[in-house]
Amino acid sequence: MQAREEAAKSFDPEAIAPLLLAWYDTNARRLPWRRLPGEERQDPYRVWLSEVMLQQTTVAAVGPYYSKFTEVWPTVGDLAAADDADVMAAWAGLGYYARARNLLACARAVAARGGNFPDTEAGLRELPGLGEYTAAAVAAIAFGRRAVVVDANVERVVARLFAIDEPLPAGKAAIRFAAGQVTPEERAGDFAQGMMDLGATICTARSPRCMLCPLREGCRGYAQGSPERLPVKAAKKAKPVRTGRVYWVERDGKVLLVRRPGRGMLGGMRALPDDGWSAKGDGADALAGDWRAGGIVRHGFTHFDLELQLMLSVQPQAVSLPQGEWWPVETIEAAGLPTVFAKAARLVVAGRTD
DNA sequence: GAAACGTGGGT
DNA sequence: TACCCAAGTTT
Repeated sequence: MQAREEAAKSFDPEAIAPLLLAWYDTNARRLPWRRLPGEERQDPYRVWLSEVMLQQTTVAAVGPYYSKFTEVWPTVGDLAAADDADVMAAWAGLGYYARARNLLACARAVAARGGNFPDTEAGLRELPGLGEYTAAAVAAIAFGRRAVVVDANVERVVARLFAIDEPLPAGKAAIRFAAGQVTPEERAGDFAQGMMDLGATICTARSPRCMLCPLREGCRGYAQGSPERLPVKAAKKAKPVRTGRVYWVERDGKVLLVRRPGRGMLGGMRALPDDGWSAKGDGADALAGDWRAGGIVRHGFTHFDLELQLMLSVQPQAVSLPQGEWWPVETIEAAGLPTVFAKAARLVVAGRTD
């Protein structure tokens, strides 16, 4: 496009990688899943695990989950042999639960081929849960392959560097092309991680710290002024508010938990029984029985906000109940409930001690 | 291409 | 408070 051609004239794309790598060598964040200085290469299992956890998720949120997973399942074979329920429970709270389902499917696929991950981008791309980004990232970081790694950080840095102002997501093609022009043949993994660190610490979304940026001199967005306006994004739709009921049925110190269907919202997770609320509509399938109100649980999902009426059983023996498991209330925090249900459980428990 | 799919933190 | 955002993938 026009902007790209103009940008190409303003500086040599091949000059970017050396500057970025030199910056990375002294400014890299120390993260648990990164190889330490001096180490040859990181374990592909750990690179893959961290990359899946980091999809749409902050570094701070991933930390404790990464520690737990690597402690309990040190190898991909260990993870492949785990019970589904244990893995889903360990993922609870991290969100986007399809990632956990795909994580297990991927671990088992890798175990079935001898425990070794494919060492090419194309081979990795075939595995469950590895899309364009993750396949490129693992190929580059774990196997030293030259791959064009484009995440939201790289998109932002490159959009500014080349002053690409075509709104996302349509503008992704131009950004990817430009990213390919600045990606080096050697050290593509370090380059990718350096670009992500730059995006996370210097070239941030709101208030970029351009005075600290190693790429400032060649940055067309900086030269134009207002680099923070890039990348341009399409307007977002308003979120609807949905309502429903969530049920707390307790007998002898144990509460009834169900297992949600394998696909869709919170798929495969333990949960409290509910009345069938979804992104599409309010709950309509009320559980028969005598109930009393236990308060309101509010929770925001990506594409809708939810208001749940907490229903407490008055005569639990008389309620017609769905199939499930009776879980000790004392250890409810260890059940691996998604946050919306964990909130409901905390509301019940807090109501007793206050 | 658009929609579905979680959550916690920053401003 | 309300909105934006984060190492995206799947359908």
